[in-house]
Amino acid sequence: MARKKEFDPEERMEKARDLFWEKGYNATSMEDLVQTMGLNRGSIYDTYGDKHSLYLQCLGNYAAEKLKEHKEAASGTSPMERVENMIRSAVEATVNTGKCCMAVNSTFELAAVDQSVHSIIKNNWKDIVDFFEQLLTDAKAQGEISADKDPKLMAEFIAANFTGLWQTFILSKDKKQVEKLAQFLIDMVKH
Amino acid sequence: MARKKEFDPEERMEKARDLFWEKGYNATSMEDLVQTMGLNRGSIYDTYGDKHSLYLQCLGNYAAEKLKEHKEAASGTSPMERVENMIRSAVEATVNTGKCCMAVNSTFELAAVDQSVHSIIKNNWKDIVDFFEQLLTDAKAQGEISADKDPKLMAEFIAANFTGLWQTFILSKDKKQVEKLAQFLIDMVKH
DNA sequence: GTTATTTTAGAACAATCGTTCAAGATGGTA
DNA sequence: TACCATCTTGAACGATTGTTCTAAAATAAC
Repeated sequence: MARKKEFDPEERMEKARDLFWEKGYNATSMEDLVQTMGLNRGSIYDTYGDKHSLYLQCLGNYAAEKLKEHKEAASGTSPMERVENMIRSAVEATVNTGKCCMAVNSTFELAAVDQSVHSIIKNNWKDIVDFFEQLLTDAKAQGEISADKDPKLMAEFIAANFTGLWQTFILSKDKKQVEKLAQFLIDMVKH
Repeated sequence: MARKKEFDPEERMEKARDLFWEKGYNATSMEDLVQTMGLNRGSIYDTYGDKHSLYLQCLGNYAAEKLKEHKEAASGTSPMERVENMIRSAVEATVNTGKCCMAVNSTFELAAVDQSVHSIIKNNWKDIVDFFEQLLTDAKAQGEISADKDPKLMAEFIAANFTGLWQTFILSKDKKQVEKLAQFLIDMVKH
C-alpha cells in the first residue's frame, strides 16, 4: 500500500457541487473547480474523473440529499399535514438560502441534451412523486381529500408546482410572494 | 452612402435565437453561431455586437413573440374559455415542437446571475401574468369563478404552472402526461 | 467615373478551455 | 530499511473560447 489521500473526497465534492449549483455546468470551469475545491487538477481527475463525471457525482449526491430532506420534512400527524409541511419546508429552504433546486437548474440547462443527467434527475423526480403519491393515497383513505381525486396525478401536480415556485422566486426575489403562492397551492390541493 | 447588408438582420437573428433556444447560452459558441447564421464573424459583431448582446436581442425577440402568441391563443366566447385555450395552446406548442420555453431555460441558466437577462424575462413574465389577471378579473365579474378568488394570485399560479408543465415534459417526454397535467390545472382553476 | 463609406472575408489574436503527464513526495508493507 | 504503489504537484498540451483587425469587394452619391 501507499499514501492516503490528504483530503476527504466526499467533503471536496460537496464544494464542487455547491459551485455547479450556483453557476451551472457550462459556466463552471475546471480552473474554478481547482480554486473552490482547493485541490490540484491532477487530484481532481484522479479522484473523480473528468469534469462531466464529477458533475454527475455532484448531481447524484444532491439528488440523494434532497430526497432525504423531503422525507425528513414530511412530519405531521396526518398525511395531508405531512404534504403541507413538505411544501412549506421546500419553500423555506429556498427563500432562506436564496438558491433554488440544483436538479431543476440542471433540467433546463442539460436534461434535454444530456442522457446521463436526464436519467439521474428523472429517477430522483420519480422518487419524490412516488413519495407524494403514497401520502396522498393515505390522505384519500382517511378522507382528507375527496374520493374522486387521483393521488398519482395530484402528486405530479404538486411536484411540478415546486418548479413553478422556484421560477417565481428567481424572478420576483420576493419571499412573501413565493409563500403566498405555496399557500395557494396547498389550498387548491386540500380544497 | 455605401453598401447595403446582403442579409436580413432580423431573419438571421432568428436563426441565432433558435440555436440559443436549443443549446442554451453558454453551450453555444461563436463558431456555432457563425455556422448557423451563415454569416462571417465580422458581420455578426458589426450588426449585433458581441455574443452577450446578440443573446439579449434574441431573448427580447423571443419574449415579444411569445407574448403575441399567448394573446393570439386567447380566443373564446368567455374569459375562462380564453384562459383554457391559452393553457392548451402552450402545451400543444411544446409537445408539437418538442421545445420548451426559451425564457424559462434562460431563467434557470442565467437569470440568477445576469441582471440584463433577469430584467427581460421578468418584464415578459409580468406582461403574461397581467394578461391572465385581466381575463380572470373578467371571469370573476361574470361569475365564471367564485367571488372569493384573487385574480392576481391565480394568474401568478397559472403562469408558474407553465414552468412545471415544461419541466414535466422535459423529464417524461410524454405528451399524454403533460396534457393530463394541464387538464388537471384547468380543472383546479375552474373548480 | 470617381469618391466615400460600408460590408465582407478570413486570418489572427490572447485568453481560457478541459485534459494529460512526468517527476517528486509520502507512507504502509515486507 | 528498502520497496513501490499511490498521491501530489505544477508545467504543459492542443483545442477552442470570444474578439479584433486588415485588406479586398461592393455600392450609393456626387
